[in-house]
Amino acid sequence: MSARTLAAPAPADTVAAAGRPAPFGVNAYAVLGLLRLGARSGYEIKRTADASTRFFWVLSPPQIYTELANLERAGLVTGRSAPQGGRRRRLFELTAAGEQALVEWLREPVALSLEIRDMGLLKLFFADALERDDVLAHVRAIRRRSERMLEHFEQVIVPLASQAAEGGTRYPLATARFGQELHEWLIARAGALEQELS
Amino acid sequence: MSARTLAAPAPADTVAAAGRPAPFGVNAYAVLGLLRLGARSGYEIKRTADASTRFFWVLSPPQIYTELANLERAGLVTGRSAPQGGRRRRLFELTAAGEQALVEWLREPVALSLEIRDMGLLKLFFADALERDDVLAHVRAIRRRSERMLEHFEQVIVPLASQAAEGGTRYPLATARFGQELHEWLIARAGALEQELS
DNA sequence: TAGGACATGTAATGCGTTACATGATTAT
DNA sequence: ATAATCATGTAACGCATTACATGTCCTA
Repeated sequence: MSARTLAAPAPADTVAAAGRPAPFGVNAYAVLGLLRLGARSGYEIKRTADASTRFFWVLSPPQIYTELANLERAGLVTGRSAPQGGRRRRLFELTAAGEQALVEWLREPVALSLEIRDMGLLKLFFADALERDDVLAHVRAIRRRSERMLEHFEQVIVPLASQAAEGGTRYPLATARFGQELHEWLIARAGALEQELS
Repeated sequence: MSARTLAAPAPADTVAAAGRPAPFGVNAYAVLGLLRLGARSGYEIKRTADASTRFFWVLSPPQIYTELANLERAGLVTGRSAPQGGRRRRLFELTAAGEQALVEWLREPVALSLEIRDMGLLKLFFADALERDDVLAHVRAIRRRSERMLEHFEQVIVPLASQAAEGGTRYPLATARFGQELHEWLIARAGALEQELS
């Protein structure tokens, strides 16, 4: 197969911004949103994100603290010092402007970026360099990966989101179910591929 | 809802490396694999990637050229100058060591990373801050995004991969079908969510 | 009473993207 | 003959991750 065999005539653009150039990146709004759901310190934001948004939007601590600083400078959040014992700590909350900025961003009908980085599919793509048995083992690994994820969704993510739903915050649960079912689908799809290969 | 409501007791690790520390990142192997499939210059690698791997593994030009330089220094590829007119150009091919490194990496049973960055699900997660109609509009936008992607898969990606399959390179097609059906599932799932909300 | 896990945050580094540059080819 | 697009590549910048630092609480 030559490179041209796989080369597209006109590569399509998946993502394009619209409207005025957003002053903040998506991470800033993720932080705003998590604050709105009740997280107060950078660490609480990290904990909350790890148990929810992390599976479709990664936020690492340095990003969180960077965004908090930016947002504070811009007046979208206010922070106050609230040390515990000798350990410094800062608690933040949304300002009215912050709440408004979040809602505006949520409603903004901008193209929704979707990026997937999947080592499983990448290796599958190159699997012509392998023996059939190695390919099978690999597809099984893809399936097991989603099986582990599904377990985590069922035992941790969905229960926590259910609790939130009882308090009236419903969409974390809708999102968690979406993720859960996605992995159910991935398991089934990988299983089908295993069948084909057998 | 407090932050604790959503916070997990013990955040699970999705990705862990095993075995010796890999001397190259995944991008390097992606470049090796694309060279093996027939791409010769950095630009051809870019073209091929844009029409295939890009939907589950993004590779931008600077990454490609960086990796080519690394791989050449390590002896996994060899490059020769092949200018066209006054325009410089370098053509690369795998060395035996490069072919071997690629196959070893493909067989290596290391944890398969999977990262998703989905603005659609992120906004859905925060949708409690919105009116029902705005949420509906947003879910529709998620569905339409996958509808556009599906169209691209059907009209471009799958046909190109089919051509490659006729030449005996089968797994790009398996991968493309996987991606295609993923978007079919996403369309259905988003549609179901729209129903729920109506 | 010391070792580990929790809580909170930052510095340094490196990976990736945006924007640019330059020559060739095609269209009008 | 000029603009647009294709082809090829690089420099500069910024975002993100890895690794670290520091204090506190629990527990054996």
